[in-house]
Parts: sequence; C-alpha cells; structure tokens
Amino acid sequence: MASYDFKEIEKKWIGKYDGFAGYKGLDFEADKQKFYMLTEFPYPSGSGLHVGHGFAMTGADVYARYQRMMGKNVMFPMGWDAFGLPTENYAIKSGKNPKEITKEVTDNFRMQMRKLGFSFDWDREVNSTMPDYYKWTQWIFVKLFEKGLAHKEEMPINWCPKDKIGLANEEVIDGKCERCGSETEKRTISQWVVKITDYADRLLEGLKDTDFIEKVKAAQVNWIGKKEGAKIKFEIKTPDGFRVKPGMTGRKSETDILEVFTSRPDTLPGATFLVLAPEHPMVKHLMENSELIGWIPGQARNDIKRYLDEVKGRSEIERTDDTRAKTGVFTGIYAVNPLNNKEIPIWISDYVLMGYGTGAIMAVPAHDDRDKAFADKYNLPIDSEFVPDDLIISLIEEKGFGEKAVTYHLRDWIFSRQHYWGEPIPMIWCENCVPEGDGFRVKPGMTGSWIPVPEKDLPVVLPEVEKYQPTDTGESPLANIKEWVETTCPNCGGKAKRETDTMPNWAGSDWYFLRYCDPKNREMLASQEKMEYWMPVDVYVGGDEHNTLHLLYSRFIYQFLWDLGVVPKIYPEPYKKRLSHGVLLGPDGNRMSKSKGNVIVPDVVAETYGADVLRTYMMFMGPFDSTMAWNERSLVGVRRFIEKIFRLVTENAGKYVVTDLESSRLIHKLIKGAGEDLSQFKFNTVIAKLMETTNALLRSGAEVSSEDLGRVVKVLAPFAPFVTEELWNLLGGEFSVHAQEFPKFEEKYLMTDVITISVQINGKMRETIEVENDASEEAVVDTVKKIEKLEKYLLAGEIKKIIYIKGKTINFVVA
RNA sequence: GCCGGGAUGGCGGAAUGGUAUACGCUCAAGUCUCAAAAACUUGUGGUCGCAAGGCCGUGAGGGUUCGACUCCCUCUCCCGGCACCA
Repeated sequence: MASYDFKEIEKKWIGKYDGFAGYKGLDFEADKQKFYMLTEFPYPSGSGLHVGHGFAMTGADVYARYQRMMGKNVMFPMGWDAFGLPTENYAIKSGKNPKEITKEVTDNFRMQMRKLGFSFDWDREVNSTMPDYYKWTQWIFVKLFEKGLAHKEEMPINWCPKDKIGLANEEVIDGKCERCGSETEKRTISQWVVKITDYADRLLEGLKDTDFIEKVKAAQVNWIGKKEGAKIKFEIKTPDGFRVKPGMTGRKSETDILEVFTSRPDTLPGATFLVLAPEHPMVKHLMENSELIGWIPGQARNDIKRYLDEVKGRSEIERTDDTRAKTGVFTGIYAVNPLNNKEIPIWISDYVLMGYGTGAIMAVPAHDDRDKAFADKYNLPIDSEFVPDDLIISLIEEKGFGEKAVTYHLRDWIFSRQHYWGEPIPMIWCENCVPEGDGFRVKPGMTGSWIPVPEKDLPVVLPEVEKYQPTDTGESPLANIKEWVETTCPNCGGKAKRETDTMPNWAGSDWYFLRYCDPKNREMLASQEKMEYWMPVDVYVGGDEHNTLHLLYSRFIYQFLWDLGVVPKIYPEPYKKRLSHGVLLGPDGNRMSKSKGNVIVPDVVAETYGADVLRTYMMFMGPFDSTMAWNERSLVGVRRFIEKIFRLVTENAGKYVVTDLESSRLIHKLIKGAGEDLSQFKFNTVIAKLMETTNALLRSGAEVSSEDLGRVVKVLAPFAPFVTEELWNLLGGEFSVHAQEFPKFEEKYLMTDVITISVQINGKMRETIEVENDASEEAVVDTVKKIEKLEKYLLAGEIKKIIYIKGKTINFVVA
C-alpha cells in the first residue's frame, strides 16, 4: 500500500471543490436549519495570507464543516475589506492603480485560501471597493444624514503629520498614529461626524441579547463607558456681586453659571475648587467678551494667556501622560459651592478634558487622587466632608442647582478621511439651497447647504486620479479633480461642489454580513426575505483587535438599519455569538514580524507538510482562543498522526465486515467525545482523541470494518479535508466525504460490563478495582475488604462512613 | 487605577467536585540496519527505596467538603483591553 503522499492527494482533489455544491449556502432551504458562520473578511495586503488569517479561518472552517455534517444549511462566505492606506501607500510608491493592486492581491489571497482547503461559498464573495458594493455603503451614509445622525462640524481632530490624515480618537494609540506610529497633533478641520452616541444606551442594552464571550462584552461596555452621576451648577461670583438665577437677569446664563459633571455628587461639600478644561467655552468667553473685561484681574489675564499657549503646543502624548506633574492657572475669579455657599477658586488645567462630561469639574481633593495632586501643587484647601449618597441627588434636585445625569466615554464618530482610497462621501455643497423640513429649498444668499446625492445617482464612483498623494492642505487628492468636484445641485440644478472626503476604513465592514445574504442585489443592500432567512449571524469568529471598534460600529449600523426598517425585525443584534480566536506567535515566542524574521508563511508550510497537516496542527496547538508559539517539532508530530491514520485506513480498507467489540467501543467513544468538543470549539482535544483512537486501533491490530473506518475518517474530515476525501474514496464512499453526516454514536458501545473505580481511604487514592457496571455498595465494600494491602488502612481505626459514587469511586472514612 | 483572562511535568497542553499530568513534543532504552535516519516497542512529575511500596506534588496562604486543579476568601505574578473619563 502506498504511503501518505500529500502532494498527490491534494492535487487530485483540490479542483473537485471548485464550484462544489456542498459548500454553498442555499437561500430558503426549507428542510434544513440555517447556520450563518462568519469570519472577518481580511484586508488583502501585498504580503499575502498571513498564518494568523490561516489559523482563524481554519477554526471557522472546521466549525462550518461540522455544522454542515450536522445537517445544517450553512452559509460560510468570504470577501475583501480592500479600501485602506497600505494599498494607497503602495500606489503612491509604485504609481500603480489601487484598483489593479487590489485585483492582484485578492486573486492571490483567493488562491491561497483554495490551497488551504477553506470551504467558502465563493458565489457570495464581496469586495468593499467595488462600486456595486460601496453604492450601499454610501446609501447608508445618506440615510444617516437624512435622519440627522451625520453632520459636518469644525472639529479638533487628531492629525497624523506623516500619513497626512485625520484620525478618529480610536485610531490614536498612546498619542500615536495607529498606522505609522508617528506622534499626532491636534488640528481643526471641518469633518463629517456620525452621532453614534445617540445609540449609546441601545448598544449597551443590546449586549444582553447576545451570547458574546465575556471579554468581548466587557470590551464593549468599557468602551461605551456609561457613568451615572449628577450635573451640578455653580454660580460665578461677579465683581458686582452674585447673579442669582440663570435667565433671570439681563446677562446670559452661560456667563454666570458653570456646570460640572460628577459621578460622586455626595462629595459636593468637599469641593474646594473648580477646574475648567483649557478648551472650555467659558474660558474663551471670559477672555474675549468685551463686556466681561474687568472680571479677570490683569495679572491673571496674562497668566491665562501664557498657559493656554503652553497647552496648545503640547502634544497629545504629553497631555495624556498621567505621570506628568499637573499644571494649571488660577483665573482670579470664584464660584460658589451651592451646598454651603463657600467661595471656591476657578482654575484652568489640561488634566480636565473637554470631551468628557461638561469639560469642567468640581475638584474634591479629599476623594480624588488627581484633584489631590493638583491641590498639593497649588496649595489649595482639602475638605473631607460628604453627605450620604442616597440623599444627595434628591437634595440637589429639590434645591434646583443640579440634576441626575449620565455621561459616556463613547464619543461621536469622526467619519471623514482626507484620502483617495476609500468610499467617496456622497454629499454635494450648494451655495443656493438651505434645509427646510425634510428637504431643501432654494434660497440664495443664505448659508448654503450640504445635499445628499439622490439614490438614483449612487454610487458616486471614485474617479481615477494621477496622484494618490494627499494634499498638503489636508484635503483629499479628489479635491484636485476639478471636473469631478464641480457638479450640479440635486435640488436646484445650479452649480455645486462635491465633498472630497472619503469614508473611514470601518464603513465598508459595518454591514458586509448583510450583503453576503444577497450579494448581487441591485435594488437594495439585501432583500428582506434573504436577510430574514439568514440573519442573525450565528457565530462570528474574529480577532481581539476588533472587539471594540468594528464590533461597536457594525452593531450601531445594524441598529440604525433596524430603526429604518431595512433589516427584518427578527433579532435586535447582528451577531448571536462572538468568539475571539487566539494569536500565533513566532517560534521564538514573539509576535511575528518581518523585522524579527520569525514569520511563518502558510504557503511554505503547506508546500512542505501539506495543507491537511498544517490545518490539523494549528487546531492541535492549544485552545482556539489562546496565544501560542509556533513549534516545528509539534507540527512533525501531527504529520506522524496523519500518516498513522492513513496507514490504519489503507491497511484495513475492505478487509473486515464486522468490527470487534473493543474497537467499536473506542470508535463510539471517539464519536461522542469529538462531537461534544467540536460543538464547543475545543478543536485541540478532538485531535487528541483522534490520535488516541488511532494509536489504540493500530497497536491492538484491531479488526475494523470499512464502515467504522469511515466513521473515524468523518470525524477527521473537518480538520483535514483532502486526505479524508482520499481515504473516504478508498473506502468506497461517494464524493464527497464533506457532504456526509457526522457519525452518530450508539449507547450500547459506551457501556461495559466491568468498570474500574478508585478506592479512597480518607479521600486519598489507594487502589483501583474492577467491579461490575452496576455493582451495589455492599458488593464493592466486600471486594475492597478482601484486598490485603488495604488492611492496614482499614484496620487503623473505625470505619465511620462509606461514600460510594457509582461508577467512579468509593471512599472509606477511617478514624 | 478600572475591566477581562490566566498560573498544572523539561516544553505545548488535558481533566468543571471523584484514578492529576490525556494527547503531542523532548529525552532514554530496545527492535530493525553493515551503519545512520525513518518507523516500531517500552519507559519518561519530584523524592526515598534493591524491590514491594511510601512520602510530596496543579502560583502562595486560608476555608468549604468524605473527597478540591475544579467551589469560596486573601494575596502574588503574568497576559489582554481601557485610562488624567471627574
């Protein structure tokens, strides 16, 4: 019999799966339960499929195959999240068109995935950079605009001077650009902003409906960062006495009143000063409003100016470094603590952030370390008084100087990017129109307005440009294409200009799981019927790095589409279960990186060992969600296993009609255990069990029927698709093993007449004995008492108690 | 600091209240061979012992239980996420 030759086998079968019906999810299959298995679609980079992709996708593939074998109608799609900076940067360097680059790299990825035997349904392939796809990404944006959830705003943004791109808060890590690592600066640019904060509570609540693993839920909850507390109003003492109530006098309330947010209103009596963020509007107001000149003493005025300049020049990295000594400046004016009427000074410091709460805090040095540090530095008083927590809110509300309030860590989503390789934002600026009601009206000379591109004109196709480089003014290269920018207003037909910003990377991946349900639909993003059939995603496998942002954004968009009635109202969340896969480290135990030279390339491994060995090894390394280092020796161990099972089947195929009892027991035990483990994503122990069974059968020279060999082959099939197809074929099975049902175990083989139980004395294991399956306590006690070597323990004292757990153990308590 | 997850042989790991270390790697001995490799067989937690066997042993300490890797409390360390977020 020939030995295991993976090259031959993989070559023989690989083509048979092109267009193979068994891997396709059938819309509306009535006889079967649907199962939507999703794994993140990759960003196709020039360096090809990474072994990390291979690992995650193999896990998802194994599960999808298992579900198919369990009789489900499985949709397991794949696509390309292909907009993004690396491609753009490569285009800038090489002068190649990003479209062509994307075509090349996706072809390469697809070929690599085919080699690794992934059972994707290629009929459903999507590509976020194709106009027929991003038409709907743009359409969703228009809907956000129409519902008042998108608007353009002058916003200080994080600016990466190297990539020349504005970044969302979440794209800045430790004050550095997520992509290139350069330190970011603050710049004020007019940006599209999406009001995800309107959905903060929904996004929090919705988690209760899901079956996400704990750490994923925690990541979402943390990011949303809901905090309950109170907003408290402090009156400002003016030079001419106290202003009593907002709105009661000629002056605007903002002049007199400072509002702070606190999660500890009970510490209000201990508030000994107020601190404003340098960007707080009150600061500007006090400094620039001529009416208020004189409020702030001259010296303080100079100090404030100097401090504001100092802060402005400070990088994001410095500002968020909490080990840095606190800095600040006294404004020279005072506020009044509404609880005890004490006058407390108002300071400005950059440890208070404008983006959170109200941008102003009441400082309670007795209860807060940061306030304490500030108080110590500037010799401010400390007061540890507080009032009982349960009384304070009602007291505050009763007296009218504050109210219960909730604040969130989650910020609105900056949606503009000044780059070429992204979805154009489908908006047009018209000087002559203004919004009115649900629509627009022609009213020249007024403010002008942003008008969405009508659905019939979508998609706004990304035009070809000569240079992909962002402009130095911070505008996208699209701004240089005059004939594209200049257009007509959809409302008045007059001259108008297109938006030149493009969308962030996340936009295309927000809703791709919906498109898979109906990838070729030209009328809508997906038909109701198809979404109704396939949604929600049953299992979503992805990386930890997407547990906050991608997950949150896509849940938000789904909830928004739900409100629009675009997605069917079956399940309020897009994903039922979210699972995060582990990380593969290089052989040296470090993260794989080109500079460390420890990168494992899946193609190379597959060339040497075969796709089956590679896949099986990756699933055997450890738990699917853990971090593991690559180990070539263990890989060889898995190759030995595949060779053994190959030998077991080829040597016994067609030889026996009936399997001996002992072997049947082993095989049925395997089927039971493997099924349980597979359903819980415990892939490593499935393989361990397969190894155990294979070794035992080979060692005993068992007589195993072809039918039973087939059962073993089927258990291995999700892991090693090629070799199992070959073995299945050899056993006389019809193509394909991957269209077979997962074997079922028979209870009768799991029962044995004689079982081994442990004998414990005072809880300590002393001996194992063989007893009849259903032996009574008396019988077991009898047996034990006859064992000579146990006498010394049993006679050491009186037997106080005997605990007999049938089938497991008997414990004698001797004292 | 907050949140989440961990800590088991020389190594990756298994065991969710009942025989700790399954499975794989490593290492050793043996079979085969002129020899080596591969393959196969056996062994491989520590310690005492010629042996039979004993004692110890799942990060540390305590607790619950007839019995704890597993449940509870306290602590240490490691990994991941978030963070001058009031």
